[in-house]
Amino acid sequence: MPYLDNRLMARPLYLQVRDVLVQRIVVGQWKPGGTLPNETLLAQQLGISIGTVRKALDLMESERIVTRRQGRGTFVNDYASETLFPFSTFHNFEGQRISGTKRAKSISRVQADAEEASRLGLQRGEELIKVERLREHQGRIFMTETCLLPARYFNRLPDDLGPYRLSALAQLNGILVGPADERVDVALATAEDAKDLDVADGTPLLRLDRTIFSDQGDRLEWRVARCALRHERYVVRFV
Amino acid sequence: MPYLDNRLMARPLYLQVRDVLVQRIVVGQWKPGGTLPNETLLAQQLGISIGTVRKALDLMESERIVTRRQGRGTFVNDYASETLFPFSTFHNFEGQRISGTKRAKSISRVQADAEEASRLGLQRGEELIKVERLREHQGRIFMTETCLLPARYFNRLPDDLGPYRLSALAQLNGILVGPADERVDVALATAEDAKDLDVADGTPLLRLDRTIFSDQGDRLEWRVARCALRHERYVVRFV
DNA sequence: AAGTGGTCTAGACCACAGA
DNA sequence: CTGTGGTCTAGACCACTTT
Repeated sequence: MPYLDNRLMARPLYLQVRDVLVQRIVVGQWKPGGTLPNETLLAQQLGISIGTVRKALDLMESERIVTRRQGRGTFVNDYASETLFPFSTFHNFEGQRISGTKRAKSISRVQADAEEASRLGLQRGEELIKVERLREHQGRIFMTETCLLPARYFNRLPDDLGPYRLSALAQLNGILVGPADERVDVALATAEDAKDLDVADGTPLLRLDRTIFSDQGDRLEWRVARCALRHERYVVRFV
Repeated sequence: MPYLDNRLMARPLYLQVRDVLVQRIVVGQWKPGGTLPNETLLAQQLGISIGTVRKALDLMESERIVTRRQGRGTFVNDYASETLFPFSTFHNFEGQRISGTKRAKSISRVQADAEEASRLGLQRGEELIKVERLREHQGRIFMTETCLLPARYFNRLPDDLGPYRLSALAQLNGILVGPADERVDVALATAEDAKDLDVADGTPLLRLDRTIFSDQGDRLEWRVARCALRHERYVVRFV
């Protein structure tokens, strides 16, 4: 039995099963958008009960790794497609979530300074990918953002990094995106912000300072965004 | 069988069980902080399998209605105690959630104007309880808030409404708090804000415009807060 | 009709907490 | 030692989707 440890005191079986299945997705055995084998087959292959497989799959669905549909099957979520909005908080006035279209202003590689290293949990001087970009909605730019990603995690890059989504980029590199936290406060527009966002210099903007973690707890991205909300709303939903 | 409908095509049994158990909590058969009967007993009393009871209780735990502890029992969450922070987004710089201490500035009863009625889904002129209060942390006031509650839902009021928490107030009135949403943007300090928060007139503040719903979808509270963050951070956590 | 995930059952055994 | 929730099993049957 190469995978599972059924001894007493071991980590619960369904968690081990979850890890095995996630690993198979990460290495590409089951691809984004594709289907997993059905529950009965998985249970037979793993030599365990179907109820335990279900518990692992339920967990994976709650982690937004797969989607299960009665009568159809269990599908690997595809974060490159536009249907999933993992960390989007922007809504239009009708209450629908929006992502906006992203456009790169600059893409470069830099060495982490003290603050950047600290925020990303790296050594000073480590290589970072720096993406500055603008986000627009209904034809107007409402947000500027500066994204920093540790280069070590992202060896495979898409042709155009500008509009890319972190969750898709992670999926491309066999990384599972975990939680994120975002600090929200007010900042005054710099001259550059003012130009990009078409507001007066010194206008108070909503500043979003976000860190995204992997499922292992590694910090994958530090992003600072500044927003001049026009047709958009920043909405937090508590459940 | 007064409670459960076991026919084909019926609503799933575990959801019916959830509703029955929630109802018993709401009417006070099991009180906040108290324990529910154990799983085996519940299953016997309801004439169903223990697995179905577990599924209902798992759901209720994810809804933050009960807390389950291995070896001890299943407990009704007590929202009047200070251990639960249902909708708190404020953190100190060490990353711990804080609630701050609340102090009432004024408590009154008003008739809903057009906007208030619209935001709370009521008829214009309906009676509202209006609470204006201040929140402080580390000895400094960092937030002013104006809360509006439809009087119809809150017949029972505690002695001192000022520092009360909505979730506790709802529990007192047999209402189950559901989701909430909060719009975040920037507003400039009015003269009154400036005085309360000890900032200059016109200082840009973080404005939090929150609506809290019941589990039935009724709107229980509309609150608008203005924050001058000093030792506090507004943090949104995505999971 | 065949195949999928969803519900429900009945029971065994384990880990944890408290008397 | 007893009682609690947590895990795991084996199987039946249901509802939904596609062939």
